[in-house]
Amino acid sequence: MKKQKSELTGICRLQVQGVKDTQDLLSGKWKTVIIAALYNNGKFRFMDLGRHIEGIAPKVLSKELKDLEMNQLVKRTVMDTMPVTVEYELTPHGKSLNKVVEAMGEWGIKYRKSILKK
Amino acid sequence: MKKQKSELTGICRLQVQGVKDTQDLLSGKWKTVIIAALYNNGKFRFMDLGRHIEGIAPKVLSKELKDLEMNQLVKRTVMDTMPVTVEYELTPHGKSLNKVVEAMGEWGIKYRKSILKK
DNA sequence: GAAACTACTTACCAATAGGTAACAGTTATA
DNA sequence: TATAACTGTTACCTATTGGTAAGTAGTTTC
Repeated sequence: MKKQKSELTGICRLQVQGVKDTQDLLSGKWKTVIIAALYNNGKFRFMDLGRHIEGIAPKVLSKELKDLEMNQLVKRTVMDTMPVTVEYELTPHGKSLNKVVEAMGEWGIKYRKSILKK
Repeated sequence: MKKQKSELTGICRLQVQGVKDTQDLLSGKWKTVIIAALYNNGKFRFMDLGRHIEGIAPKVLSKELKDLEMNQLVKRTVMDTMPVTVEYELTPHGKSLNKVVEAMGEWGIKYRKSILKK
């Protein structure tokens, strides 16, 4: 599409850009769900997280966690236990997504209720 | 992954499920951005929306708008003008995503600032 | 010594998302 | 008359996403 004048104010553009940035970081089917699970639980080991999020394959979980770690939203800690366990938790940066998680969670719950009514 | 006991409370599960539901409805690269643009602007004609959202192709915009319309988040109105123009706007249901849009926008703005500092 | 649990990885495959470019049908404008 | 603007559609292609199934490697339990 050709560029042309836009009547939007700078503040609006900023918010739209913000949404886009957030969206890009949380791309894919699972990242927000993983973050929500960690947000609720604090910590999770790999397998527990995988069991908690129904339908996710280890390969996918592993890849998503790596992405989130790369963007410093999730911290990975290898525990000094036998056998080795690994803990995943949100970084402060990841925790700062609380409003996003809460808003999405709340909206989804209401949405589901409104569907069931019909 | 095999199912096993989960120690999470029902409320947590509910929130995670809510996030998942919302995520599924807003899947893809563009839906949240489109909603944010409509949320800020109120109404948009097809081309204006396409021009406002940098990088989106008409085909993709068309498809995303249809998806959103199908889920009753966006309303499409053909105007009685010559040549025909079409207006897109959020439905009340779409507007109820305000907290999600605001949280994502705000977080993205902060995120961008924190990147620039480094 | 075999099975099971930990945390993944690897190979393979299919569906989808998303992009480009061109075109269609209508109407107004120069 | 031809050009441009409106709202899309169509054909085509590629990269990514996400899924299955199996395997790897270390440790512990039966």
